[in-house]
Amino acid sequence: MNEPQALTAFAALSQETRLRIVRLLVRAGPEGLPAGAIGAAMGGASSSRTSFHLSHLEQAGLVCSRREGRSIIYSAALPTLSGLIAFLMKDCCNGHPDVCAPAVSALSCVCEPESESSNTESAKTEDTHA
Amino acid sequence: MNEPQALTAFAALSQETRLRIVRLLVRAGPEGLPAGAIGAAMGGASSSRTSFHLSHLEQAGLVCSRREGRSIIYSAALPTLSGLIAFLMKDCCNGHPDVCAPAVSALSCVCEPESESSNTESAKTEDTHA
DNA sequence: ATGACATATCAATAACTATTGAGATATTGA
DNA sequence: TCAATATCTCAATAGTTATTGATATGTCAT
Repeated sequence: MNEPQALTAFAALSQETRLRIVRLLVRAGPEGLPAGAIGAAMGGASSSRTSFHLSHLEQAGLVCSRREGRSIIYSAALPTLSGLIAFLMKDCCNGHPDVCAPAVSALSCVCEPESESSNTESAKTEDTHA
Repeated sequence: MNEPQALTAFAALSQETRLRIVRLLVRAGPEGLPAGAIGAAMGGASSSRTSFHLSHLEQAGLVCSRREGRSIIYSAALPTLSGLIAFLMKDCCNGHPDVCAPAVSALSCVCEPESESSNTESAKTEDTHA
């Protein structure tokens, strides 16, 4: 992730419909959703509007698309999202981990909706997907 | 963090000068930097331009300011940054941690430029700063 | 109080972005 | 091939945002 990529990504996320689409796809998981379903979830947005925002998100590298029959399926690009975050927070303490550790540890909640054991080692660190 | 706050924050981060300011302040740590130094670091931006972007960032909750003599010192608001990230990535797996664990674990690098022990428990979880 | 310094505010202009509606492209089944 | 479905592209318009230069506010030392 470099600066122009990050700027494009943040611009993409700064629009209500697009932010909702990304969050919808993050929750939808790797299987993704067809464009039509996404537009329907956005309060029945027109096809041109949905397409405009989806292609904006794809150009920003925040979502991936694949054709499946007559539908085009979109899914969240998690590596871009984590790359974006890393770009923003890199060197947040510059040698003083105690300064930003609380901020960083607050992020571990994103993958555990309602867990009780706060063990961050709950998964093997294998890159099993894109 | 709610949706309007996130939209404002992402909009703030989608502008080159503002993104650079935030990253500069993230690296500068809690002590922060005076507005003049920030403008100078932005290639000698005019005071009105620097002020415009700084107040934009402050309204978005991404930076904090305090007066110190005749200078106004700005610093990064780490809790807002982590809140923003959590908002974006919340429920990224929706019950399947193995899906997003690689993405989440990629974020632990932000606080450890070149450490060898990957122990995330290296600090007491006390909120000792803003 | 005065002059110097640091930063914020204001008004005008220029540049960018989202929405709409019409039409084009691609896929499937009869 | 034809009709139906799903999505994309295009052009025009309206709304938003950044920059500039001038001016105002607040702070400090003399």
